[in-house]
Amino acid sequence: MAKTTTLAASTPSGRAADAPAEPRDSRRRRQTRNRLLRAALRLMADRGMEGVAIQEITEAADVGFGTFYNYFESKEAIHDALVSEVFESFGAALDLIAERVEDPAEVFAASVRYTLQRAQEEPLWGRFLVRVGFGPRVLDQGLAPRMLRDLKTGVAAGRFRADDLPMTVIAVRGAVLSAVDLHTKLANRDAGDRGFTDLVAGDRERTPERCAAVLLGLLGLDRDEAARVACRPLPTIELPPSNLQSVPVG
Amino acid sequence: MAKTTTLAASTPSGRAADAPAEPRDSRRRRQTRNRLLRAALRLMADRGMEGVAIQEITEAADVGFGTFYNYFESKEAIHDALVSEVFESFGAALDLIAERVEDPAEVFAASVRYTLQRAQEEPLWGRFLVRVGFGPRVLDQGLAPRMLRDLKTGVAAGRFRADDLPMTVIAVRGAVLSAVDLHTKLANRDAGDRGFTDLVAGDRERTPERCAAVLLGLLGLDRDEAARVACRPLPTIELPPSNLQSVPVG
DNA sequence: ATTATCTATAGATCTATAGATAATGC
DNA sequence: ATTATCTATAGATCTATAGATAATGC
Repeated sequence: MAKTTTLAASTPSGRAADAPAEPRDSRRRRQTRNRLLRAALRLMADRGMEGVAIQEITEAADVGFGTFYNYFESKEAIHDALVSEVFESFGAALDLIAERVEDPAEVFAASVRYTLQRAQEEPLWGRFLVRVGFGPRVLDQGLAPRMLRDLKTGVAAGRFRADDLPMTVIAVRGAVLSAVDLHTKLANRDAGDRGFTDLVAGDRERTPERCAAVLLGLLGLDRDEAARVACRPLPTIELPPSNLQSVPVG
Repeated sequence: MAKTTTLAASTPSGRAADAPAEPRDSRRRRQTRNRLLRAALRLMADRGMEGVAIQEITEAADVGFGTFYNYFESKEAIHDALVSEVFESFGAALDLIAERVEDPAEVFAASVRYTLQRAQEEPLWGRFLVRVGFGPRVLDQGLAPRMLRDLKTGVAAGRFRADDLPMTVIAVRGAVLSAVDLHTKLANRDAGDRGFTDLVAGDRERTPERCAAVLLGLLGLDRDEAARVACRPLPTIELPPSNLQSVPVG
């Protein structure tokens, strides 16, 4: 009986016309999930997974406590989901850069600069990245393989000189994380860590380019060339909106 | 009245003869504190400060629960104490190296190699170092200022070429932490992170020297010179025994 | 006598679930 | 009718302390 009514009433008029016709209900569901993810990011970026209670997350998300378990099995589960979201959108961005730009050295520089700029625009993203950057599995699943690939391309093209490629990747990974750490601390005007940060803060605006230039030097470019490549205009890349950013109104 | 008795009874006979005359009681006290510190290091290196319960620490230290509060006010307090111990002994080691070695490039290489070797010998020390390496205050209080000083020396001596010294320090700090992370993962034959780690594991024994060589390249030494300096024999340094190592028997 | 240690426990916090309520789709 | 959400709560865990016991120094 129920089946026949469903059949008769399907495809109402005003729906297929314009929007992708996402059922109102599932959109709501997705939004609640994103609220939880964003709240978790905000809290865990500062205090780490262990330092945050599920209760805090639901309160920050302004959602009933039990609702949490409609979306995630545990604190580990939501943390894993965060890691996935962060790495996926990050990886997608770097892939876009690699597509758009010809010169391998410029691809590398743009990737570094993109990372640092984004860390400045979204400090929570940056803090979280630093926090999980040395966690388990990141070497295989994260950005290291991608970077290894990009560096190989550069070496093959005669653009980079690197005697020890794997170790170079390790070094670059750490250097970038270290710069992200510094950058987010500068952005926050963080308590402590004056003295030193003030040294770098000379032209804080330039830290992405400065970092890129230093690392291009590591890859064998000479000083002037490195400085030049690090300042080329960045390609504009269009990312699909992240689940982790505030929802645009409208 | 109390004062006079103290004066009369001081300096008993059998004590000043041989040993440093540490009262048996205070030695015991020191040992208990070290047991707690070592247990905390073991647990917190893996799971971080928040992920460990005081109860676990006292159980691992084989000490009554309440005893904890005779030594530390809170979990934060024992964590802070750990950070101090780690940084102090680390800093002392690097200072010794800087004293013993003439060539600034060699000082730098030896410091990097020492760090990685120690991380391999004491994986807990290494994991903990990685964990706090991007924490608050480390830039001012930690090793960054020392490294900045060493690099300046090298630049002044014409041994290093670095256009952007602060950013170079940031990069080197991250690269070393990244290598320590890799190194401890290799040592543990950690779950996950194969694939990539296997790449580096080619000659895992050499990671300290390989890391030093790559970073000497970053500092402007040419390839052959870097490889040569990174392999010079290390100075032998004698450290005061750490509170964090297992107590030698006898 | 003094001091460190242990055991026991009160109170707080946190997780996971069950059952009630509200919102949506048909 | 179905599904998401909320409130309430039981049980587990954890912290901090109080009071009892053991060990040391004089």
